[in-house]
Amino acid sequence: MTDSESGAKPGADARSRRGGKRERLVEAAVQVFHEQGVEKTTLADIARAGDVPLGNVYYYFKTKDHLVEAAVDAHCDRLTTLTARLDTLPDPADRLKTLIAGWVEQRETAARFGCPFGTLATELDKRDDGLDLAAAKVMRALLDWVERQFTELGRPDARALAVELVAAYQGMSVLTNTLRDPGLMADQGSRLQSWIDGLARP
Amino acid sequence: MTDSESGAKPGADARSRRGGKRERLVEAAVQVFHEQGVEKTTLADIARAGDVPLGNVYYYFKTKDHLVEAAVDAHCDRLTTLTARLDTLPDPADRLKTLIAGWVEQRETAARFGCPFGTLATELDKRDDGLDLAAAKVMRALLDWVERQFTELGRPDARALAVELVAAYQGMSVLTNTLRDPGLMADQGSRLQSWIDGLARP
Amino acid sequence: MTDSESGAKPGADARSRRGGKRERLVEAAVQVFHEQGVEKTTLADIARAGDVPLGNVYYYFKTKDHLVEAAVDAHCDRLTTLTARLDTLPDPADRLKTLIAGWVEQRETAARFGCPFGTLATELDKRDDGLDLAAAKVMRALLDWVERQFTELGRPDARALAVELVAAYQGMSVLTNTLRDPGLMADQGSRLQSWIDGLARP
Amino acid sequence: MTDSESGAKPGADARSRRGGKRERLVEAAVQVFHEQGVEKTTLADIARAGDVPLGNVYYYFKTKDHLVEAAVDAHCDRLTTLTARLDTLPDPADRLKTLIAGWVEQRETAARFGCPFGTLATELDKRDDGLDLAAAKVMRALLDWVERQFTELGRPDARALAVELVAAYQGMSVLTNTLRDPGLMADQGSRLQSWIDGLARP
DNA sequence: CATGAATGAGCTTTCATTCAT
DNA sequence: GATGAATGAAAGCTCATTCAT
Repeated sequence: MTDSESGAKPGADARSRRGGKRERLVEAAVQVFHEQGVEKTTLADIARAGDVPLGNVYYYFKTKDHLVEAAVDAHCDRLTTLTARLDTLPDPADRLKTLIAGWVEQRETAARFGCPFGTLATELDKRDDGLDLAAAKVMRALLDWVERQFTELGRPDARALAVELVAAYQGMSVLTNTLRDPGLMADQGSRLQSWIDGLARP
Repeated sequence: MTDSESGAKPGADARSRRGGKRERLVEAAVQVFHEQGVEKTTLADIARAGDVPLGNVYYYFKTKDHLVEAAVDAHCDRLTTLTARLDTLPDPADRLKTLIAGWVEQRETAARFGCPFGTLATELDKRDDGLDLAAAKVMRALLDWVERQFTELGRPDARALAVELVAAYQGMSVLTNTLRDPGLMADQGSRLQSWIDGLARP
Repeated sequence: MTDSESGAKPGADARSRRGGKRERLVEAAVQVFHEQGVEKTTLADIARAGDVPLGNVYYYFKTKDHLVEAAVDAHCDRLTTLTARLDTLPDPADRLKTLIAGWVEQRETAARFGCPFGTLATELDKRDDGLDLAAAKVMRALLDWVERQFTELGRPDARALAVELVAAYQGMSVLTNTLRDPGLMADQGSRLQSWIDGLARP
Repeated sequence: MTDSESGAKPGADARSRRGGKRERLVEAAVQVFHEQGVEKTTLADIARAGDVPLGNVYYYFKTKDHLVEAAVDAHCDRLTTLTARLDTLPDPADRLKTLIAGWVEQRETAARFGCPFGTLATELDKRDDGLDLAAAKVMRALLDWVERQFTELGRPDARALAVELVAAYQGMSVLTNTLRDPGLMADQGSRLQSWIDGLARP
């Protein structure tokens, strides 16, 4: 749904060429990687989830790692789409609180599988082959955007606050996931929103 | 360092009976799992790291999962040892700050491989076979101990504070790891210690 | 010989598509299981006998047990083919005597490896996993067909006679095999044929 | 129970030296081989069943095959004991009918695991290493004894009748086992006893 | 472009057998 | 003699990747 808006824009046919198999594969990869982890996921799993014949996968992705890379890129795109939408809000504090609200909304999924991107990054960080850097890029993009909001709020310690917020989210995702308790994420989400309020109107 | 003290105590030979192969295997498993992740690690990797012939591993652990379980138990033991040592400090606030100091000390390792237990838990959480529950038990043990410290500090919201602290640690571990930046953990560690101070002497 | 007739019919290419590897594997499995027993037979043995790369076996059969099942099914098919051919004979007594003649013909093989199906069933019967039931199905199919012949001969005790005949065959197969004496099967075959004659024209 | 009588005889201590571990192992082997088959049975299985430490097995049996041989010998001893007891009966026909009665008595076991010796022989017959010959020896001993009874009954075709009887038993064991139907063995047992009667008093 | 089939390297696991004490 | 531990060869199975059509 998030990506369906692009249907109106020019260039969409380039993205959907070949029946959108590539897109289906990437979407499938993102989801299956989230649910099973990269290592436990076979290309056959992804092919099945994307309803693409196994042999055909290699037409779009030369290796499994290329699919992983594409999944990371997809997370990057999702983030870009999300922040673009948040940027339409006039108040930086509102943007941040809406960001948090989105996290809380997905607490059930987080309780079962963790943060879609955080767990992927954690898995890729064991590596040393460039895929870890790709993950870093996305994480930095998120930090940068959050930092910008704090800057707009007039905070000189914007970067530190950004780190604090994103770390809090990643951390509560880990706890929510490990304890299988979505309520934990709701509680911490509320706390973070109050914290934003406190920072915005001192 | 942690284990080397036992060399002076009697009873160490019980731990090292028959060359302590079991212990060596568990230690090796903990380390290699941390560095490579569970899925990417082969039993041959662990056997090599523990200097035990591959075929012999199965004398001690019937399956790979049993080794994973043993690794989780080892994390549990480490935690118990750590909190026992911290409990010798008179002031709960000092205990918590020393706990944080320990985390910060390991920031180089965290930058490269993440939190030894957090990344393991994150990987096991993709499962649904009991190993995820074992991880939860350890995480809860940490939360319980931290909660107790806040309770001793007279905080009625001790549980929420415990969750906040542990989540902050897990989150900053993820960021430190993904960004490969140990400084991040040092900064956040200082922040958390000040935060403890603020809570202890209001 | 049995299958070579299909060469003349259309539709044979469906059976032999892609070199008929699956068929070759099943045939190989039936034979090697007969000669070595299921447990002593490795998948590599079957792959070699069927001239199929070991790794490729798993494209056709997910586990060794699936191959065993396919072998049992093949025995079922063989039985169906055999009885269909016998059914073209007008006299039930002739059908039974021809059946027996077929057994006697294979006495050399029986002396070396026992009854191809009986020894398989005996091995599977140690199990409790459904493969034993598959064997029972085939045995019952044979009993049913024999019973039908006795019924056509007007015998009210057709089932008991069927059991007697099939048991006699299985038993003489065991003795022939254990004593490595094909003559034993020839003698008992003659006896059974006379016995049929005595039942048919009293 | 069958073997316990030997306790009164001299020479029993030779048999029970070393705490009877050897005997326990052989007994265990006979039973476990019967229930699981030779190939599926590990030495650890037998050691456990005989309550003997695994490492100790090799003091009594140099290889697994030696244990198999001992199991075959045990079957031979059982047969000798059994026929000796039957020989105390005055009438050869009674001896044979009592033999059959014994088979029928064990029909529940036969339904689950087949004839204890027949299934063992069938498995060993796939081999070509001397163990198959050992099995043949036992089978021949049974045939010889049965033949002697028919000879005593004045039958000139005693050998053929012996083969017929033993084959009938082996065959009905296979069917009883495969169909998991003990009733089948009871029925066929009755038939054989009537058959004996018919042969004895013509 | 598409795809079922093929391939081989590598992994987990089992087990008969041996060894040190 | 007795025994827990050790060992290595081999088995079953998985899967990323390639190929022929």
